[in-house]
Amino acid sequence: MTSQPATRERQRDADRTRAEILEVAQHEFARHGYAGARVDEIAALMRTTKRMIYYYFGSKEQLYIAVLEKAYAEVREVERTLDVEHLAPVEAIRTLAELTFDHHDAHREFIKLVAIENIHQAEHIRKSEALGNLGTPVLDLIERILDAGTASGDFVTEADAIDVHMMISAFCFFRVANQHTFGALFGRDMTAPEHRDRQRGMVGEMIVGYLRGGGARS
Amino acid sequence: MTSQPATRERQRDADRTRAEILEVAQHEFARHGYAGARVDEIAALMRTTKRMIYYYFGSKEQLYIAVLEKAYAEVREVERTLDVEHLAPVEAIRTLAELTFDHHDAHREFIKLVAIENIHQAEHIRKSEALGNLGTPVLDLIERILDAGTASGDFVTEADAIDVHMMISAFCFFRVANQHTFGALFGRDMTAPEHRDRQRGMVGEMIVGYLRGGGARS
DNA sequence: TAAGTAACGTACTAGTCCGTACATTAACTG
DNA sequence: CAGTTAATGTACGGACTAGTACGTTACTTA
Repeated sequence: MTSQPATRERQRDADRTRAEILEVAQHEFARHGYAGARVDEIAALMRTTKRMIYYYFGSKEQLYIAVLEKAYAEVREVERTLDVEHLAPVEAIRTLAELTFDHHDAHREFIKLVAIENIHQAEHIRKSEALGNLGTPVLDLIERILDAGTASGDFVTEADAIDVHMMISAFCFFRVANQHTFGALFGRDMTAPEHRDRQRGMVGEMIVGYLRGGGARS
Repeated sequence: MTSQPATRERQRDADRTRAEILEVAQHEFARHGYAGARVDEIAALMRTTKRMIYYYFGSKEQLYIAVLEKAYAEVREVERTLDVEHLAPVEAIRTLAELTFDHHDAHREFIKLVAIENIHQAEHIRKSEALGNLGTPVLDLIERILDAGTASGDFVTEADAIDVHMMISAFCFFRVANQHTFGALFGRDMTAPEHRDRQRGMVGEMIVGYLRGGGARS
């Protein structure tokens, strides 16, 4: 009943408002897709109004792009802090795979946003100046691990860094992104701890098995 | 300018109309997602009217479910005709992986529908009587191949059929489903023939390398 | 061939949703 | 402290969109 101290009543804070809009918008877009997301619903879930969305972001589409940019920026930040190069090549790539697994497991909304963006043929990413053709730090890291592994003789398969990145990402992405159809069809909840732990081991074994050449023909 | 023979002018054909609606609807849903798809647009792309969509399917949602059911039915039909059990276990699983690859490569719209359905937490699949908890024929096939491989000593890794299915599907699904964001970020068109052919080989080597135990720790 | 029904077309409605015009208030600045 | 600007709130409009009421035409069958 008693009101807050006068200074905290309806205090103005552009950064905070902007940040809150982005956060709520990320939830809404991830939950309902771009077309399914409702600007009014985003507004309703905030302590401010729809007017502010347009004040700070201009349109639903620009808000969505801003959400994408923020989400990708966070991922890049994580990738930049990866530190596996002190390990031997085999352990390095296995650890990278497992950390990628953990990261995907922990960032479901980012994965949904990427899936949504792909449904729209990445048209919004292409519209974003911040996101176009930027690549990602892991690629260099993978490149170096592959070189080291080839030099040491641990890796037999000649592999391309982008391919390896895709192989790891595919596994980690799929089990989160497709958990619902998979669950509905096979009755297995892939997010359950026992499956998660086993699958975490699988990524590593898969990628190392591939690079060691265990699957080579004849 | 001259009109068709009288018998062909505005002939009635319930099956044909129904089928055409489903086909056009699949395009529209795959292209724009569930919420983004427009019933009016589907109608505009047909030689009949919106009224027919409601006449045959009742609602946008039921139409979408019907599209899903048809798409899944086609996939099951392909899976049912798979014939790799005359091969030795290693070649059998490799061939299965490569055929899965080809199938995903050839059925982009199905993949998009699955991605869309996952964004909506598979709520429509769960509503469908035809799709709930049906599993899929490949699982039994994989099961038998794994058993044969373990018995023959070709496979060392103890693997679960669903996990193996996921590993293969993840790779095949991802490179199609995420081609747009991947392309935008890395500037690589994964659907280009040279990449496709190399990646087709990768699935096989990956899965065989994993099952042979080439990635086992220490 | 007459009657009945399945298939199809037109025109409209009720509601939703993005975006904005206009008013207001808090904070800063000289 | 007066003036200015940045930040916020309210109320509304115009376009779009799923769904329907109502009417019509082709085909079947007795």
